[in-house]
Amino acid sequence: MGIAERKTRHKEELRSSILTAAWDMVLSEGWQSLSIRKIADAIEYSIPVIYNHFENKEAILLEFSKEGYQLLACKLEQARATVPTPEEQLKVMADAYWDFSFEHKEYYQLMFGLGIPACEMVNQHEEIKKMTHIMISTIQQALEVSANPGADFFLKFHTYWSILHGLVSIQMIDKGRQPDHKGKLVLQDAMAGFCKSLV
Amino acid sequence: MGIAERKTRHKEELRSSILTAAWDMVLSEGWQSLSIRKIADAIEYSIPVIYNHFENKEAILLEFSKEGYQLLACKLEQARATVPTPEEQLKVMADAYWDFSFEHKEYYQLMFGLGIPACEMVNQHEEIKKMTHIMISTIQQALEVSANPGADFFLKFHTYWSILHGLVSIQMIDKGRQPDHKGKLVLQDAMAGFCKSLV
DNA sequence: GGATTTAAGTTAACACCGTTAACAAACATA
DNA sequence: TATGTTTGTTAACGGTGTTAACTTAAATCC
Repeated sequence: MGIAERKTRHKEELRSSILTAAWDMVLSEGWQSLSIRKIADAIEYSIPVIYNHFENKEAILLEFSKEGYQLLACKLEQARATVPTPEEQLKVMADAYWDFSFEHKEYYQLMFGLGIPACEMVNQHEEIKKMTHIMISTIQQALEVSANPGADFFLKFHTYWSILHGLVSIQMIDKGRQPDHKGKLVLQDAMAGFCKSLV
Repeated sequence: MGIAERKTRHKEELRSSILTAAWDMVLSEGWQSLSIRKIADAIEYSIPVIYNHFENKEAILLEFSKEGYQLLACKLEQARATVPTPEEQLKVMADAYWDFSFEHKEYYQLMFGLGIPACEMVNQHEEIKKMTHIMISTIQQALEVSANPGADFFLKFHTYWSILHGLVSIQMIDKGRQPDHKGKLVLQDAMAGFCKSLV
């Protein structure tokens, strides 16, 4: 009785073909021009089929948003694993955050672009909690090995993330698409300053 | 011969009524639901009239974006005028930036929301240059009175703005609409750290 | 194996959207 | 008063997200 299996497999294939078709369109034409109709056209099915897999267009965006947070969390963890001390980890994670933003600009826009619906429900993501947890725990470790075990590490995390996000965003707004070669130096400088303020 | 005057006056009234109608809609329903048709309905004219005053919808958004930068520049200058030293000025300007962002969230979303067309042409704005000039000149003065006259003040400005923008954005993404009461403390803490790094 | 129920997929429509060409009416000028 | 210009309208084009109603295909049951 492999019938049910075949059906669910087909359904999953259809779902993922929707996502890959949508992602291709985003990469080639940006978020603005992503449309249900074009997706339906690309996967060679009629429009309402898409609504069997996603409640609405926003749900598709939300799916990509989750993917983005997952990928970012992955990159951060990979970076952290390359160096032993929390302070060094904060630095390489900052580099990884920067690289992610410009290598996956489309994800970044969706995840952090104000006004795009996906950021409204960011607090319900499990994915974003996983990502922030990586930052938070590293900060916590950094504070524990320093002389400040009682410091509010959540506030420190907030600052850490904010500096990162601010540098990346302003770079994107200011310089457009291409990251300035000085940008990463500024980032590393700012990170060094932050780490100094931790101890 | 006040005929021409009456005409241009009427035209300006129409233009500003378009903008105020649009702004009312943005305040009550957000950027997403702003539409040319609703504006036309609100000002009780037919749709094409709007295209006599603005080339397209994007031009209207750009207009608001300019307004936003002008208002922000104004707030920054007002704040700067309240204290004498550049270091103090950087602090009160940071507070003003924070306050502006949450008091005029709609402006902020339009000005700095990634993916919204207005941020694409941000470099052509005269208004944004005026705003950044206020920050840059204050940083420059701060560096001149310190022992670092040769430091690259443009990079320092970049860091200053980035920290500000990052703290505000993460606050908006993280906490949603209402600014956390701890947020401003984090901001002031980060600003203190930045100022320390200047000297 | 044939009838019946269930799932999958399609057509066609609704209600919007930005934009523009073609036209009508009001008006200032000659 | 006739002419030309400005001002505003109607109506359409092509696009969007979404959904109700229908058809067709498949799986189950007797």
